[in-house]
Amino acid sequence: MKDPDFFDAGDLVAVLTTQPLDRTLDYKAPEGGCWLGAFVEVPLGPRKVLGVVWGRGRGDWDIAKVRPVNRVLDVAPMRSEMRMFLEKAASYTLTSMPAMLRLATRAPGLSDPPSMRKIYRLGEGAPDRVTDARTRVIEALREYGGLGFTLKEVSELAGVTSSVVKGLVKQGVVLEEDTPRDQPYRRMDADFGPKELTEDQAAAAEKVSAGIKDEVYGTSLLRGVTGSGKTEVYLEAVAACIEAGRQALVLLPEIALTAEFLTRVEARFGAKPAEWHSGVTMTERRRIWRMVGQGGAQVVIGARSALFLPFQNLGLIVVDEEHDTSYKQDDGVLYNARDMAVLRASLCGARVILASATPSLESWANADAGKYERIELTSRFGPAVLPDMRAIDMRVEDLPSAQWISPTLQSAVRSRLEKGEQSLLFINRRGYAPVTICRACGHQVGCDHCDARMVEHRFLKRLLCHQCGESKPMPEACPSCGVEGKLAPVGPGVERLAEEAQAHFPEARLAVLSSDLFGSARALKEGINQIAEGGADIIIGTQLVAKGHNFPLLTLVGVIDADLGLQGSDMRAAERTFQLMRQVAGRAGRSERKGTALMQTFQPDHPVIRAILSGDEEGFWQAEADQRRHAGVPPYGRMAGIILSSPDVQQVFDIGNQLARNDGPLREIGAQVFGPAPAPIARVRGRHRVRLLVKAEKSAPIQQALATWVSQVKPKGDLRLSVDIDPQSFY
DNA sequence: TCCTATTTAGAG
DNA sequence: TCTAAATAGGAG
Repeated sequence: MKDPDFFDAGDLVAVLTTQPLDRTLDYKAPEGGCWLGAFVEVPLGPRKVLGVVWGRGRGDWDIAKVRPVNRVLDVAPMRSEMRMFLEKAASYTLTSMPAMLRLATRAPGLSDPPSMRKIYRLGEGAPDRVTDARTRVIEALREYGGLGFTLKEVSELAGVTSSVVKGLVKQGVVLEEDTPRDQPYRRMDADFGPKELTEDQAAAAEKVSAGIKDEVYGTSLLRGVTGSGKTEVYLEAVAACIEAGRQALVLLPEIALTAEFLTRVEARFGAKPAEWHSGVTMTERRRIWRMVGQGGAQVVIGARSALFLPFQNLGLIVVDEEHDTSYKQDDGVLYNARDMAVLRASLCGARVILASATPSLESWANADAGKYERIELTSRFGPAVLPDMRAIDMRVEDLPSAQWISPTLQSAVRSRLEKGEQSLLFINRRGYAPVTICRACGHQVGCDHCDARMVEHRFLKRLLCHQCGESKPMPEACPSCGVEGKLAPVGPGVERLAEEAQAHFPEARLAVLSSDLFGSARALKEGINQIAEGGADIIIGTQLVAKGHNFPLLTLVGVIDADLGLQGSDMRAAERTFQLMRQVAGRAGRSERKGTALMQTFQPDHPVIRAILSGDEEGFWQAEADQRRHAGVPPYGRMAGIILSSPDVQQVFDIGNQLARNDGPLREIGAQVFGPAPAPIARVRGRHRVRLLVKAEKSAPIQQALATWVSQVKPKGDLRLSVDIDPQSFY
């Protein structure tokens, strides 16, 4: 019987290309035929483009005009579950298929044949003349050369020039062989360096590993306070995956942290896993993509885009710090990696572990509803206990203006200094001061391309726009009124806080941890290690410190402004403050010494602050959930944001109003439209942005309605329209 | 009327 | 997305 997945030469096939068309195009299968899912190069107009054989040809095009597929590329075909994943993800996020395909093919050199290189190994026979150099080459190859070396490696090892090796090749003493440049990753051993687990951890590990062998989908929400050993637990699931011969993917929110994590994985499994994020080289990217597709990579550690790698037998996806907002962002496509992980796993019978000390309300609700299995890690690993948490009521503190470290916090820091322990002062604002104001005219210095304020960075002696990255030298005179010497900083940033701390404690060694102060991930890691080993007495840090570093000497955390983010109408503000404060507090006393966390707040009675201090997480989530259920917002209702952007203000508002008026398709499903309103930052990089919000019931078929609604307007000129399903923040 | 800049349609 | 063809605009 004929294989329905194979097309003979000349058969019509539908090809999905990476070009933004809304349909597949018909081509004739090439000489030798092709498979469903095959990666192909097809002619499109005057060009050659990348595509995937998506199915049988549609046959709706003049057969005489159908062109043949140029060639089938030498990479593993796309599996049907991957095609289904792309289709479902596309219809969920309202993204075009070509855009999804581009996400799935983001590796260089896919259309090139696998690149080869020459390797050298020992052959038969003896050289005609035996020289010293020749003997060294033969010895080197005999001793270490089992797998073969490159020319450079052999000659360096033997201490000879490459011509000596070439001479031996000519005589057949050394063999020259072609081998693919992209080599498989070193095998990982599930039993290499097992960790001693507590009873609690072992039980959790067993639960999260269930089903991996049997290819059964399931999602677990793994909750554990800082230091409870979440990582050890999910590495056991990775071990189970390796054992079962399946592939594992671990998603991390912060690229800067992967280096530390990689060493941990290597210690556990005896080999480094593949590493995928925007910082890896092109060569490495190509190797990972190909190896993941051929099963030559067992474990991948990566950023969200690793979800679109061509895994052949994916058994586990771990989403570490699943509440982290960086999982939802645009790679051009707006998707939430946490949700897409669940989708992908459900299609290929894999297990998902969502790990967090402070889960997102969405995940909490899913676990509450029984969709996710809930696993709690309560006991902390080792002798450390949760820090003692207290609020500092800023209404009664005596603090001069332009200072932010209260007397109470100062004396707490002083007592750590005396005992030789570390303190951390946390403030979630980069730079010196968030606002620069002119004392003569009141002008606030803003970015020329965005409606955001420029932030002074004193280390750099520049003003930076945190929105678009634009920077300019710190001006002498006010850009508005021209008066000199009247520009003044307003409000605190890490740099300014460091200045204040240094004034209070001139003898203390200070370290500032902010993402913009380290040139590279490596420099950052080095800096962190130094601090952890006692290289500083006081650490001043931004959000960066909340993410998983371990400072054994740290016993005091002072949160400068616990109110940041509590006010404002962003529905997730409370949730985010709660998560951030819990995580920062978790830094204190991770080893034997008991830690203290002090939070400066003007609202010590605010429910969120009280929930943090009392440690009543369950109570906090319940209250948050009730509030959102009542308001009909996610996760108990559905929302979508539409962002229109264009250099022309008038145009964005016109189209926005036009959409708001013609809301028929939305009303049909009982959805409401709000807006248009200027987006949170109304101008970015010279483009004006307006936003519409759509709110619907949980069960409403929102994607379909949105698609018909949005298709009523045709974006002309430079106007761009993007639909954001489940937006993270809205006003 | 011709040349160039800008918009728009089409790709198999 | 990229290209080529269509069209609008501007100068001579």
